[in-house]
Amino acid sequence: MKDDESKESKREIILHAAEKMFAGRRFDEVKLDEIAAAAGVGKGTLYLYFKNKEDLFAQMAVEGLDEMTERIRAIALMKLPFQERLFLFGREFSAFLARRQGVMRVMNQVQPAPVSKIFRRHLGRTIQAVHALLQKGMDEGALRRDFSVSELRCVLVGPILLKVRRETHEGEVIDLNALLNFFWAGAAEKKK
Amino acid sequence: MKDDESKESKREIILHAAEKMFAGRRFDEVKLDEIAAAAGVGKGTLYLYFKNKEDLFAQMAVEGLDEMTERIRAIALMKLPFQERLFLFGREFSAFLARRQGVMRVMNQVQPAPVSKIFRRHLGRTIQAVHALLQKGMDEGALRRDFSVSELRCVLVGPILLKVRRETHEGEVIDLNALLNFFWAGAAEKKK
Amino acid sequence: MKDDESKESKREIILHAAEKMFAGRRFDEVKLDEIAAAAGVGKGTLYLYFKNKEDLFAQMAVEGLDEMTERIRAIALMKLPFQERLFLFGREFSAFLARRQGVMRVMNQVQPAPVSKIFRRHLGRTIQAVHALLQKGMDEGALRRDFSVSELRCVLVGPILLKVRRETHEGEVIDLNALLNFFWAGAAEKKK
Amino acid sequence: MKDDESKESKREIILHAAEKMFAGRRFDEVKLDEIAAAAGVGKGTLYLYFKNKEDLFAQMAVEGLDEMTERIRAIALMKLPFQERLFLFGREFSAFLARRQGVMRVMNQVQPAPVSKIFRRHLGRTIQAVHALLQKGMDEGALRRDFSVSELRCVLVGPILLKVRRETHEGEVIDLNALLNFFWAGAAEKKK
DNA sequence: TATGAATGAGGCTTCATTCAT
DNA sequence: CATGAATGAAGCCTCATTCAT
Repeated sequence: MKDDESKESKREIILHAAEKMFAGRRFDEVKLDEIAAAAGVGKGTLYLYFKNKEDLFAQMAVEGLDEMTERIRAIALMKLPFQERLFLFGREFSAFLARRQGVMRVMNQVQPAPVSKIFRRHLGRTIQAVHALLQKGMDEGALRRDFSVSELRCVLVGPILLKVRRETHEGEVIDLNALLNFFWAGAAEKKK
Repeated sequence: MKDDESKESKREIILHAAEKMFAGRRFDEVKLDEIAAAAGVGKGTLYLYFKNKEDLFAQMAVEGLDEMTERIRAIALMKLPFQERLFLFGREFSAFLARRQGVMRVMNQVQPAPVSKIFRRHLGRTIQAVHALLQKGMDEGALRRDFSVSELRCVLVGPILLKVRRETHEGEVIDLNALLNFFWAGAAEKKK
Repeated sequence: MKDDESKESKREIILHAAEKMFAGRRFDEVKLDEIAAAAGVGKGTLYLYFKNKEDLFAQMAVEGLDEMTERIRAIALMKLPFQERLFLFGREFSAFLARRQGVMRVMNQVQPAPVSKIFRRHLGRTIQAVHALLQKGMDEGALRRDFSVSELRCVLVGPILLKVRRETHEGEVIDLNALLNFFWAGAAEKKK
Repeated sequence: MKDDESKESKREIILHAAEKMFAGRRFDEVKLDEIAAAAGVGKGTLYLYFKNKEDLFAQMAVEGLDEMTERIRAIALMKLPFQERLFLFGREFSAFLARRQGVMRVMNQVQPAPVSKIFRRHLGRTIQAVHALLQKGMDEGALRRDFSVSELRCVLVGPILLKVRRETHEGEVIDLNALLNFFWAGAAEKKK
């Protein structure tokens, strides 16, 4: 806690500044000058922490994604009824996306080759974690087995992604619980 | 019908070439040289039909969207049981997105200000058409009234978008009918 | 007199249109599109009458210059007192420059190599004609011999050029007769 | 004083390089590449000092003009007989024009709108200074009052401009003193 | 470690010129 | 003769990247 930057490392300061700049704008629209200015550092400093613009973009995108992945895995292992774990996931995932628009951005932008390599691997892990969560629900007898896990994942995550996008871009507010309830009503194994 | 381009206007040839080039790559990764070459025209010719690169991008994005909007409206008015209209919409919408990756691209990429103006208006109309379709289903007593139309739209369209993206980018195949059935099971008004 | 263009050949129509466009603007600021439009002909037509833009520019510049040269020569040979011939020259030269701004333009602009070849030769002839006029005045005993003809030419033509430029660009009006009287007072051989 | 550029700022180095390149050639004939090469800097560096090509052109034109204006004003105030001040002005003005061909260039070329704004204002000041000099001569009783100051200015400056142009473009040498003597003989107030 | 002045590769864009009609 | 759609060479300008300090 040497200066006013509290605990945040310079690397993270830059990433957060970049995330703000990239939100709502294309890769080519954001200049490194802007990012440096927003982060309050010199332009050259960016190159002390990142190989180049693509790398900065990729790391920003990945930033937090791993954290989310861990969180999903933790939720899956919790000692709670499956429905509660599912709703917890829904709330945290939605909040994560809303908070980290930069990640959304990259999820939505097409990945250029080199960025893609890094980002896809990390995103793949996140998807895998969701997959595992749903698989667990199935194994526990909480979810219907006549849908594939991929289908359930699609039906669960798709609406959440769309909701966040609508809220971010258009300001339309959509009730998360309604979406989760809809999913649960259709996906839960009927108790006999 | 001089050559193999049959009836297609030069403008459309360019747009289709552009769509192919923009698929899977960022705006700044695609060079006008490539587009011109792909369309089989000179670089300068692009400027006879489009103001600049942004404009070409925007028009490509809008291209076909209006057509889809009209199609949705037509489907809504068909003399078919609502479920059939719904499934027809699902199939056509999914096919449309898969076919016109360029539009998907722009739906996903963040729109720079000037492009956005144009694109949002057109996209808004498409969304409105889906909205109207669902509203009609509700009015006809085919859809449950305890979800808002916005929520239903989210739950219907979200999974389709995700499915197409997964298939396009990752090659994962997801069964469209499963998604539609899931939606219908949860959204259909229960006959007493 | 076939149509409404009276007698003027298409070539002259183009040259006059070009002169209007080049007045007050740099060579690179004037587009052939504009000239064609102003002349009411197609762009391709320009190339039926001129080799290229430089050539059109050069011919426009020369246009009328030869005519002026002939006029000066004629004035020199007139059976009038020298002073009257001198003042006549002054009035016609001034009027010519004011009327044909395009020529002024090129007189003032730096001549690019190929244009220069043509233009300098013609301008040289005009200057030569003025030179001959003054030489004649000297030979006739009307002009002082203690100034060189080049000096007298400078003192006569310089003020006229400046006058026209000021009037064209700044709207300042300067009395031509004052300039001519000044010259005559200083250059006329004193009668003993 | 690291290298041979002594004290000259990079901005001035560029302006002087530009002046050499623009001398005798049209605006569109000079490429920024050349100017950069001539100045010994990278192409991009030009844009650190000038907004664009037009701006560089304009600043080059104005460069030195202000200095000349100040010099004229200083000459006007000198404690010398008016004739000496006048001849001093003539010599310095002539030398200035010969030295700074770039300025001549722009004085002669027609100014495109944005350049013109800047240049005309500065040129106007120079003209005003000459005007003031002559006005002073009149007030001091050194110059005849039966010519307007504008007329005298025309008769004094016109020949100098033409002389410099002839010398620069055609290599014809004209005696400055002859021109100044001619002016003085015609413009000086006769002592009774 | 931090900077930002300098760079130059490369893209978008313009526009003189051509040529099929 | 006349046209104007098509072209592509070429230039201005941007901006990611470097490096001397």
